[in-house]
Amino acid sequence: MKKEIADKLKNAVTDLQKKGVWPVFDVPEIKIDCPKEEKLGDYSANIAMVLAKKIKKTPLETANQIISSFQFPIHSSFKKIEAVNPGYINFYLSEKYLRGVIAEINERKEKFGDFETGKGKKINNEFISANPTGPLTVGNGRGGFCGDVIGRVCRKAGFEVVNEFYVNDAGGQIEKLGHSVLKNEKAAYSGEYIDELNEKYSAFGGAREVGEAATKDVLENIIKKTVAEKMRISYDVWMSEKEIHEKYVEKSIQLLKYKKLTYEADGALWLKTTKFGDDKDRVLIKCDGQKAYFAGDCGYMLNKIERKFDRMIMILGADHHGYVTRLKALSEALGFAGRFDIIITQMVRVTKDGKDVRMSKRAGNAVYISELIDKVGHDAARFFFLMYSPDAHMNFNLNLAEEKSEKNPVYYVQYAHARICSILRKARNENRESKTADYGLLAHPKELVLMKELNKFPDLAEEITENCEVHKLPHFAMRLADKFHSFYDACRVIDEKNPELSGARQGLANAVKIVLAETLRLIGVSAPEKM
RNA sequence: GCGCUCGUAGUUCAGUGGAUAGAACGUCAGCUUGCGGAGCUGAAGGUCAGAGGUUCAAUUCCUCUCGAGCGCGCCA
Repeated sequence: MKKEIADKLKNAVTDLQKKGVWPVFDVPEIKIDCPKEEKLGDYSANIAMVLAKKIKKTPLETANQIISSFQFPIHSSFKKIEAVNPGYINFYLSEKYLRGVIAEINERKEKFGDFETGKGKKINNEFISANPTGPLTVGNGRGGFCGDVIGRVCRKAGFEVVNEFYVNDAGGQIEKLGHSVLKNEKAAYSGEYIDELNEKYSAFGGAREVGEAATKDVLENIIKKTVAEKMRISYDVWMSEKEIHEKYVEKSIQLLKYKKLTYEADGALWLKTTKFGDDKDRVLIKCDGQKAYFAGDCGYMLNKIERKFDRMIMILGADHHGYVTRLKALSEALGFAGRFDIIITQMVRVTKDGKDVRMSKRAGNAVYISELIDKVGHDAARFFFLMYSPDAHMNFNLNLAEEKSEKNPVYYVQYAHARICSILRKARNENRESKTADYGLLAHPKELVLMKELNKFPDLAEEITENCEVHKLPHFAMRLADKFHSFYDACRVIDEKNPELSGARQGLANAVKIVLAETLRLIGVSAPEKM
C-alpha cells in the first residue's frame, strides 16, 4: 500500500514536470507515514514540504498542485486525499477497500501478505555460530531468535533461505576445552557441563584428543539440542570450520593472491583489507606458516560465494562488531556481487540480586538460554527477546524473569487468538456459523480500526525483509490483539437477532485470527486455540 | 588513547527531519443479569542526558561534553 501511494505521488510529480509546470529535478525518495491520529488520515506524505522550496511555492500550494494532478477517478482505495497545513498530503482509506481486505484475508488465509520479491533468489542466513566449547548463553539466544525470524520472514517473501551455523571446530579453543575438561593448570572454561565432560572424557588422552571428543559432545548434545528442542530453530547447514580449512582456505588465498590483494611482510602473508575500508590489513598466514583464523573466514566466504547466494545476512553479537568492516572487505575482495547485511545484536545485560552478572563462559557464570527457557517457557522467552530492537542494550533482571513472565505480552496476544477461536467454535457448535458474509455491514468505528490494522500487515512483512527489524512483529501482534479486544468489548460477534451482521463479524474475527496466527508463526510462537 | 553502539515516563523499552513523543509493567479510578475478566474504559506520570550548530521544521542529522556497554592480537 505504501509503495502504491509513493508511486502515485512520484507519477504526479513527474507529470507536473513533463507539463512544464514544475522545473525538472530528481524526485527524492518519497516516504509514506501512518499518522498516529485518525483524523490526519491513514497514510500521509510530506513530499510537498520537501519540494516547496525547489518550486518556489508554499508547501500547501505544492501539495494541492500534486493532488490536482492525480488521475481521476482518484483511486478506489481512497475516499479522500487532502492537503493540510503545513503541507501534508493525507490519504484516507475507503471502507470499500478495507472490506475488500477482509475478503482477501479470508480467501488467501495464511498466504495473505506473501509477496514475490524473493522469488528465485537465495539468501544465506548465518546466525549464532557460537564456539562449541559450552552451552549457549542468553546473548546467543537473542541472536538466535532474531536470525530465525529473519529467515521466516524472508521465506514468506519467496526467498529460498539457508539457515546456517558456522561451527568453529578447528583452532586453539579445542585444546583449551581439552585442558578444561582435564582440569589441569591450563583450564580456561568451567561450569557444571565441564564436570560432566570430565567424567566422560578425561581418560581419552591429552588435551587434543579430549578436546576433540568434548567439542563433538558439546555440539551434538548441548548446542544442537538447545537449538532444536529449546529454541525451536531449525538449521539447514552446520558448516564445519575444519572442512572449510581442508577445502576452501587454500583456494581462497590463491584467488586473493591472483587478484594482487595480498603481500608479504614480516614473514607473514597479509590481505589488503584497507583497500576496502578496513583500518588495517589482516594477516592470512602467520610467520610460523600457520593459517590465521581470518583465513578460515576467507575460505568460508569463498564457499558462500560459490554457492551463489543473492544475499547474505549475518547476525553477530556486539562483541564482534569489530569484524564488520573486515568481513565486508573480504566479501568485496573475493568478488561477492550481492547484498551483504551484518546485523549486530547488542549485549544482554543480566542483573541478579541487584548486581550485574558478568557473563563469561570462562568463569562459568553465564546465564544459559536453555535455563531461561526452562524457567519461563519457550514462547515467553522468545517473545521477550524479539520485542526489543537489536540496537537496544537490553537489561533484564533474572529474579524478575519468572514473575515477569506471567505478564509477558505474548499471553495477551495468544489470549486474543484463543478468544477468537472460542467464539468461532461456539458459532459452529450452535450452528450459527455464517455461510456468506456481507462485509458491507462492517461500519462500527472499532471494526474500521481493526480492519486498518490488518491492512498494515503486508507492508510490515515486506519492510522487514528489507531492514530486518524483526522487533516490529511482536509490536504489531500486540497492537492487533489490542484492537481486537477493544472491538470484542464493543461489538457482539454472535448475535442471533442479527445474523447478517453476525456473519460479517465472524468473517472479520476470522481474518484477525488468520493474521494473528501468521504473525505468531513468523515470530516463532504458538497460536493456541485454548489456553 | 582510538573506534562502534546506546542514553526517551518510576521500571523495561518503542518511535520519528514534521502535526498533541507512545506501549507494557507498576500506581490510581471505573466497567459483570451476554460470545473466554489472561479482558475493557479512563487518569496521573517526560527539560527525549547536557550544550551548541544545520533546517521552514530537530527528540531524530552534525559537533562537543557527560554517562553506560562493547571492541581495538601474526587469539580463536
